[in-house]
Amino acid sequence: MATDRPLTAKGLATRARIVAAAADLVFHRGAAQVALADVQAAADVSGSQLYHYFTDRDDLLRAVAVHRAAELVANQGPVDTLPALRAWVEANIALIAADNAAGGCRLGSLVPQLAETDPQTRATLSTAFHDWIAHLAAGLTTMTATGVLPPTADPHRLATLLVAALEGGILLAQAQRDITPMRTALEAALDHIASLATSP
Amino acid sequence: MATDRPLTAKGLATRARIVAAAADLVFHRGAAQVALADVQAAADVSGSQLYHYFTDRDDLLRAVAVHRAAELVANQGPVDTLPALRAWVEANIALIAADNAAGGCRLGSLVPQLAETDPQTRATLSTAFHDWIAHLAAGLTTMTATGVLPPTADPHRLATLLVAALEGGILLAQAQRDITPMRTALEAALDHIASLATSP
DNA sequence: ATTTTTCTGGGTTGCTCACCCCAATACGGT
DNA sequence: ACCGTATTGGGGTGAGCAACCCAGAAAAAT
Repeated sequence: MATDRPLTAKGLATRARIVAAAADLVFHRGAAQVALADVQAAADVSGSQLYHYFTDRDDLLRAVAVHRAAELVANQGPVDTLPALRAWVEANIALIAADNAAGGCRLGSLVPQLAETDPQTRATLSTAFHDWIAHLAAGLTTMTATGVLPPTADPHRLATLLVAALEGGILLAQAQRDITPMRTALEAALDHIASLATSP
Repeated sequence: MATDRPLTAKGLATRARIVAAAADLVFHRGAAQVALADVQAAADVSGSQLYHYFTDRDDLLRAVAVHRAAELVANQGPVDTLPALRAWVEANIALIAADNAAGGCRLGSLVPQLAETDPQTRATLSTAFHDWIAHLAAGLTTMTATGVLPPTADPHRLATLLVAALEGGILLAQAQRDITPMRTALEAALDHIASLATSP
């Protein structure tokens, strides 16, 4: 019976260790290839501990999605100038290139793997993407206010293009084990935004 | 022992029925949730028949990837004018919208599910995407030749943007069960291409 | 210091699954 | 019609897995 009470600091640390271990395994192998015994070994916990903190396998995978969404939020910086936007692109490319796109996107690759199985996980992912697009749109809105982009530019439209190009680019890179399609797609998206920019 | 000899027409039909059934189940449930017994039931074959045609589970999933890639090729029409490109976008949106994005992209969603498990399946998917981008790039190249797009336009860059926006858009739509992000991403990509067009 | 609560340890269970065996039937070629 | 090959049928096996049990140790509360 998974615990519903507030956890002590120690319990929180153990739980977090389990989620981090699971997230790492899911990233490297794909969710279907990760047995709970693998997570136990990686986190150095017993089966009882695992079930102390999580109701079942799906509960753990939900926690992985939450973990990845929280990671994304933690790594968000302001993206309210074109140089900041380019830096955002480069940081994402560098992150994926470090593994030669193996494992794909830590957040995005969870969608095809878990969305059809667990509505709660899908909801978590849905919210994460919604918020991510909103965050980028806020930055682009700032750029319309500062005159970098014209008032006719649609920040939400552009932010959606950026996130879609990013996720689609990562998926192509994962298939091809080559960062180039990700870079190409994002550069083309930046081309579009730059073409709308009002100052050189 | 799966058969390596040429199959009779009847054998080919049975094998195709199995692959189609598997592809359908993988699309609706995700690969990890599809047991071989499910495929057997859906294709109305026994376990022996399944192993007569396929070495093992991975062999069958490879065949699913090949099937999906072939489907994509069969559905390709020329995309060498802006109206044809818009029609391509609308057809893809309609296809995904028909299921409210459940199951995601029939081809693209296989990448996060299978690419880390089976190098052969990943190679199949890699080739499929490479060829798809090449096909779109060929159409865009025609547009530079006909003067629709300027000679400075890079067809491969634009084609990569289109496929990435499509796949990323579908992934967002799958998470959110809403076709809007897919449409938004693709429309923004079309905006960019239209902004390069030399004729009104 | 004692009691209560939380966390951890070390297994077991039985179900599901992928895979495989043996045999029968159907089909194609001569 | 007969023979060889291809296809199909009807199971069985055991490994791996998720889930769970019982009990003890550690930590927190009184």
